[in-house]
Amino acid sequence: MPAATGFFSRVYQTVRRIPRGRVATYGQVALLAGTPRGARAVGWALRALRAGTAARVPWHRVVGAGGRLSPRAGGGEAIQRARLAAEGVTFRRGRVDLGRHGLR
DNA sequence: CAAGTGACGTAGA
DNA sequence: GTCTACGCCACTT
Repeated sequence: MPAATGFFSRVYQTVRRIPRGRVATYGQVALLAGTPRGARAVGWALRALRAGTAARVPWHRVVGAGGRLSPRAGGGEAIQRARLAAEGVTFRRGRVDLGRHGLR
């Protein structure tokens, strides 16, 4: 099992402080985590969560650029969309309305 | 140490 | 607006 390095922990902490009903993009999380161009690395960290990490992180609040959901395996996209909708996040034609819920 | 992989981002067609 | 190509980072083998 991959040990959560400082980078991963940083990403988790960043995602965890995202308020309910609001979403952040991978690039935004990467920037706050300390890696402006590490959007991909952020996805790696969140992917590790689903693998078995016990850290409860609202990964569903992390979306791609423009509020787009990533087409990851398992069809979790629908789960993420449903969870966000349950928190009051509005969608527009499949994209999260970052203008209303984006971290800005 | 080098190569491969992946829940991304931006730019170009 | 959509798709494709390249670059970015970190982790695994």
